[in-house]
Order: sequence, then C-alpha cells, then structure tokens
Amino acid sequence: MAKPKARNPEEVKRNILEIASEEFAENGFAGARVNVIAERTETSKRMIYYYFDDKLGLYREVLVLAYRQMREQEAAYNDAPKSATEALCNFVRQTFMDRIRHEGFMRLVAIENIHRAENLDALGARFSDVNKSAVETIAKLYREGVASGEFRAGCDATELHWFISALATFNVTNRHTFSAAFGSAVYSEKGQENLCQMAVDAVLHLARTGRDHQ
Amino acid sequence: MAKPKARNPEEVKRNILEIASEEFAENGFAGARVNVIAERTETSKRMIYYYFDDKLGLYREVLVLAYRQMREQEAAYNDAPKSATEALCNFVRQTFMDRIRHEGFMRLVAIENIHRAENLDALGARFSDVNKSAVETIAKLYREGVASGEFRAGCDATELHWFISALATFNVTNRHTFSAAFGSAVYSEKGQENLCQMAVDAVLHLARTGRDHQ
Amino acid sequence: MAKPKARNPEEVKRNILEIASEEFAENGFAGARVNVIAERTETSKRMIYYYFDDKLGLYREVLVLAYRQMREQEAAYNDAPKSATEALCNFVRQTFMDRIRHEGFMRLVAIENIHRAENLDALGARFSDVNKSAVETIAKLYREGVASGEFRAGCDATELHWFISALATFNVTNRHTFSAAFGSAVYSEKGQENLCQMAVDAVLHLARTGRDHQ
Amino acid sequence: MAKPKARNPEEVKRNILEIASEEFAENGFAGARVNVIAERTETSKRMIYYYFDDKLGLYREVLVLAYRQMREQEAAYNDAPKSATEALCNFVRQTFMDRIRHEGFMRLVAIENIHRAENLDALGARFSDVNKSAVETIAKLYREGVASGEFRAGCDATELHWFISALATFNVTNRHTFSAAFGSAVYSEKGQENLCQMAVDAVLHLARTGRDHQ
DNA sequence: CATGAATGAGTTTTCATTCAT
DNA sequence: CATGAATGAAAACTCATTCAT
Repeated sequence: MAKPKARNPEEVKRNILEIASEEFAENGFAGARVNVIAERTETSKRMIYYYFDDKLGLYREVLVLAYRQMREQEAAYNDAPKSATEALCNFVRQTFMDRIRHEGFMRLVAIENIHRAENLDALGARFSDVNKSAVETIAKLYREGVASGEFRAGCDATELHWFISALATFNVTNRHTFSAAFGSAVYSEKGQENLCQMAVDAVLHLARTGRDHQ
Repeated sequence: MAKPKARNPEEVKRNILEIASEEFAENGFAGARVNVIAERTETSKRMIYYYFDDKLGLYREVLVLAYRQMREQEAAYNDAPKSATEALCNFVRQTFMDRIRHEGFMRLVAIENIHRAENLDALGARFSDVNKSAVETIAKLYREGVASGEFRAGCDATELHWFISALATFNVTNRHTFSAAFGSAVYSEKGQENLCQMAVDAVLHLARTGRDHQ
Repeated sequence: MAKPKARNPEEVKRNILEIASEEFAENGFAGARVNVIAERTETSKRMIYYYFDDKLGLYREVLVLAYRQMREQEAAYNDAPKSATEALCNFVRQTFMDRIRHEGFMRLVAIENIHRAENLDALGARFSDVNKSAVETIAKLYREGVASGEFRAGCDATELHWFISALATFNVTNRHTFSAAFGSAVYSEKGQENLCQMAVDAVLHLARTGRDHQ
Repeated sequence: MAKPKARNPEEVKRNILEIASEEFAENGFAGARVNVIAERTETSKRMIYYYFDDKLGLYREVLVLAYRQMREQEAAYNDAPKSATEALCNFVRQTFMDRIRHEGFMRLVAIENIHRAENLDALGARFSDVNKSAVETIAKLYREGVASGEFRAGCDATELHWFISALATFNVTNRHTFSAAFGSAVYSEKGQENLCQMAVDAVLHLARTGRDHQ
C-alpha cells in the first residue's frame, strides 16, 4: 500500500518541501539526490519537476519556507518581562536555545553561505521581506532599556543582533569540528549553560556600556 | 608554462592539494569535480588517484593540510605585549582579522561541519595532534592576567576560546546570509571595526569578571 | 532494425540478459565489458544499471536465468520407456547430449566455480529453489529399477547424479585443454559416441551392482 | 626492511611465477592484477615486464610451468603392484587424490578452458611436449592387463584417460556449484570415498568388458 | 495529474604499461 | 638491473531530467 495517494496540490507541495528540506540540510545542494527526495515523498519524481521546475527551484523554495518558519517562530518570543534587562537576557537565552532546536535550519543557512547566498539573492524580495522584523525585536528592547536608563545609548541594533546570532549560531553549526578539535566538554549540559551565560553577560555588558566611547 | 613534467612527488602532491583546497572550499565535497581539479593542476587526473586513492582521500588530506597551516599560523601570534589586557586585546583582534584572511579555510571548516566532522574523526590522531596547542595560547594569556590581577579567576580557557572563535568565525562564514537578510553595513570598514571592538570589549569583560559568581 | 524504443520492461530485461549471458559466458565476469553488452543490446547502458544496479547484479541475474532455463529443460526429459534400464540409459545419453548443446551454460558454471560459487551462494533461496527437482529424476528412475529387480539397492541418487554430471560436464568444459594435450580424436563423431557409451555402460554397471558391498 | 632483494635472475623469475600462479588461479586472467602480483613479489613491477613482456606473456609462462610440474608429478606414480587390476585401481585412486591436492592447477586449467585453450595452443610445442607421457602410463597398464587376461582388449587408452580425468577433475573444479545446488554431502569424507570407489569400479568394469562389442 | 521507463552527458575510478633516474 | 613516478585509454557507474502512456 506504500504511498497514500496525495490529497491536494498544497499538501503535495508541502510534503515535497518537507522531505527536500531534510535532504538538502543533510547533504547540501550538490550532495542531495532528487531520486532520494522523490522516493521519500508521498508522490513521484514527476511532481517535483511539475511544481518546482528543477532541483535548484526546489532548493530555493526550501530556503524560502525555512526562513519564513524561522522568522515566524522568532516573532512569537513575546513575553511581558519586568525590565529591559530581563527582556534582553531572555532574548539572548531564547535565541541560544532556539538555534539548538532548529539544527536543520542552521545547516541550510550554512549550506547557503557556502553558495555565497546566491540563491537568497536570486529570491530577491521574496526573501528580504521575510526578515523585516527580525532586527526590530532587539531594537525595540534596546530602546526601552535606554529609555529606562538600564542601557546606555550608542549601540547599533543590527550589530547587537549580529553579536547574539554569532554566538548562538556558531554553537550549533560548528559543534562538530569544535568538539573534534577541543573535546566535547562545552557541549555537556553544564558547558552549554556556561556558554549561554557568557553570551548573556557579554550582551548585557555591551548594552550597558553603550558604544558612545568609540 | 604548460605542465612541466614534475618528477617531484612532494611538489606534485602540494600542487594537487592546493588546487583541491580551492575547489573543495568553493564547491563542497559533493560539488567539487575531480576532473576540474585535475585540469587546473600541473599534473593529470591519474596522479590524484595515485597519491590520494580517491576523492575522499584527497579531501581528507586537504583538511589535514588546512588545519595544520592554520595552527602553525596561529602559533606565530607571538608579540611581547605590555600587559595581559593588551595581550588578550591583541589576541582577539588578530583572531578576528585572521579568520577574515583565511576565508578558504573557514569554508572548509563549514563544509566539514555539514559532514558532521566525520572526516576529521576518521583522521583520528592525524587531526587531533594538530590542535594540541590551540587553546594553550589563550590559557596562558588568561593565567598571566589572573596572576597580575588584571583578570579574575574562574574562566575556562576552552570556553573563552569558543567565545572568540564564535564571533570571528561567524563573521566570515555567515557573512553572505547575514548581509542578504540585514544589509551589508556590518561588513563596511566601519562596521567591521565596530564588531571587532565589541568582541574585544566582551572578552575583556568576561576575563575581568571571571566566572566565579556562577 | 535499429533500436526500437522498447517501452516494454520485460522485453528489455530479457534482451539485456540474453546478451549479457553470452558476454559473461565468453569472457568471464572480470573480462566482460558492460559497454560491449550495452552496445549489443537494443537499449542503452543506462538501462542495465536501471534494472540490474551494477555489473555484479547483472551477472547474478544471468546465473539465475541460466540455471532456471537449464532445469526447466531437464524437467522435460519425460519419455515413457519400456524398462528402468532403458530409462537410465536414455537419461545418461540425454544428459551427455544436453551438456554439449548448452555450452554457454556450462561455461557460466565453470566461471562461477572459479568464483567459488559465491554468487550462487549470495542468491540464496533464489538459486537453491531452482535445483529442487534435479536429483529427483534419477532418484525415481533408480527406485523403479530396484523395484523391478533390474538394479540393486544401495546407490545414492546424488552420487549417481554427480557421476553422470561429471562425465557430461567435463566433456564440454575441458574439451579445449584435453584436445590441446591429447589430440581431438575423442571429439570426433566416433570419439563422442564412444565416450557416451562408456558413460552409459559405467552408470548401468554401478546401478546393477549397487553399493551394498561397501 | 620489507622485500629481501632478490638473489639471481632464475630465482626472481621463479618467485614471480609462483605468485602469478596463485593470482591467476584465484582470479582468472582478466581478474588478476599486475599491480597485486608485483606487490606480493619480492621484486618490482618492472621486472615482470622485463622477464615476461606483458601480462599475457606472464600468464602463458604460468601455464607452461603448471603443466610441467603436474606431469612431472604424475610420472612419479610408479609403484610395483602385484597385478594390472591393482595397478589400475591405484592409478584411479591416485589421480583422484592428486587432483584434490592440486586445486590451483585445476583452476588454471578451468580458466584456460574458458579461453578455449588459445594460450596453450599459442605455446605450441612448448606445451604439447610436456604431455607426451601422460596417456602412456595408463596405456601401458591396460596392455599389461590385457596380456595377463585381467582386461579385455578394445579400449582406447586416451578414452580411459579421459574417463578417469573427467571424474577426478569435475570433483575438484565443480565442487562449489555442485555443493551449492545439491548439498555438500558428496564432499564429506565418506562422500569422497564413495565417489572415488565409484570411479574405481567403473574404470575396472570398462577395462574388464573391453569395447569390442561396439 | 500521475508514473515507471528511458536517456545523454558526465563522474569517478581502474588498469596495463612506460618513463626517468 | 631496479624503482617509484607517470600516463592514456577505457572501465564502471551516476545524475538530473524528459518521455510515453
């Protein structure tokens, strides 16, 4: 009985994208096999070409979907914290944990960086639209902290975002080579707690001192 | 200068590895073509198999060489700074600049992480031997700072190394997707200065406060 | 008649197997060329890999088919002879002539013996199922002869089968070296008659004396 | 220290031929690898080409040597039996056991038959000279038996030789496919005894009845 | 829409043999 | 004589994509 006949176009596309996501994340663009994707799918290879034109088209749709899901998830961070400090602290922690939870997405991002983001670039507005709000969250947090006197002015929100992203992303994407080279202690439970706390401390420090003195 | 029949095994191997490094860094393992590597080489495809057995063998030797070159370079950081603070500051700056200068190596590392470091693992001692000294540099710096009263005790040197690596590495490996999503301001000259300074400030802060309070 | 785009899987497979049979029988496994098989086929090299995975897979299917055809042919020996003696006599003659007629199969068997039957072993039940009835024919003949008093009891049917097979097989498979060493008189018409008659006489003798006296 | 430098040309050639014998017997002509032969040798690949011109030349020398050794061994059968019957009986038994002991040679013969003995043919007199005496042994035995009244006249010595060879050879060369198809009972100790005894009985029967009645 | 069959161009790999020293 | 280095030709095998039904 194998593959239950696909229900409707949207469902079929979703199913293909899901499998393709996994395969591309696992093997990269060149390493992924259209055959394998098709076989794991509830539909046939022909449908991949029908809906996505070719392997590259499929890969690009995978990127669009992955980024969209990620941003939607990030937008749901909303808690109602007591203070800007606490809010920033929570934001860093949540970003850190979130990256860990979305290893597949992190891998796709790493893969796309190997391709120098040429596919994200090719997507144009379809991609950039999706990122509009990502920096805004931290910008807002930071403004509130400055207003309340908890933070000093002068920090660039994008730079703060970069800083947090760097730590949270590297933790996931470079885990294997780092462990191979320096041991996996930093990936023990205690190790991860330490790293996350370092990230929080560092970010709070940056926000509190501001960048005016530069 | 055509293809000067080499008759010099070491030179031939070196030449192959150099080209292969570029091709693997550019296209990943699956995306790289033995044919292309061979054509760009001063020797023939046959010699690649003669010296490296197969594509995977070649890729692994590329990894070994890349890591060795990187570590040798790192070991040459030696300056004679006035203080531990200054030394740590220099170390962070140099790591940051160094990663930028070695984009190819950074790409190989990213690629190997996509492969979950299975090839570094397969290399066993041939790889791990090469990393022995990498953390030691910062460990020494930190110890001297603690001794001189500039830093507080309690930080783990590997964690500090992780922290610096994360920022310096992300800056290079995720440049393209970050720019595509949030603009390339952080990759302007001024932007890069800011990021580097943030890294320095954050690391000094961590070293100065120590981790005792955990 | 060029290459009629087959669109008939069974026909395409059959065509490939037929050609492959000839090439493997002629050149052995290592000596056969997938390219040559493909060229002689009505389809393309790609289809060989599509249906049989690789050269070894093709070779194994050739073995399965060859044995099956051989056994089916053997099962059709059915005559209605007057006596067990006559039946056994006919059986030996038919086996002897049959091996001569199926030189290609004999060559495949010889080749597979060079491989120590590792491919037949790998086929497992797919191969052993096919041989179920092969000994039964002679076992039945022999039992009837014992019952009628023409033969004495005590012979093992598998050993009788071995004995007949040995003579009929050697006659075909070792023809060339035997002729090269001792001349081709035994492969003249008269010579072959003599050998066949020797085989008949010997087998009848064994059946008539039984093996009780051992 | 690896390979102890070869002593003298004859020794070097002998060493190459010995290894080559094994490799050709194991893998056939096409399946054998010059590289592997060279590596297993105490000398280098260059010497193979120096002494034997090419792979085919080496294979042919292997054949010459193998046949010569075999014939020399057969010529040493000489016992001084009481009667022709006993002598023939011994001859059959010895041939049967001998084939078992020289599996490698049997494999080479099988391989050369796959090649339709074209290499033995190409060797011309170098090969045929070597077989002169092989039939003579049994011819002499048979004549003595006829003279003493133990055997009847009319048998052709070459045919008797063929008959004995067939059984003794098949027993070794087709062992694997026969076992795979019909079980290995005939290759148990008892099974082999039975087969050998069948061969003896059959040959004696043929010699005693002669072929006059044809 | 759906599917198994088909394919051309390309990819990795192998092999016997020769060359330079 | 001896050896590691070198090689061209050809071998096995793969892949994204398209076709026929």
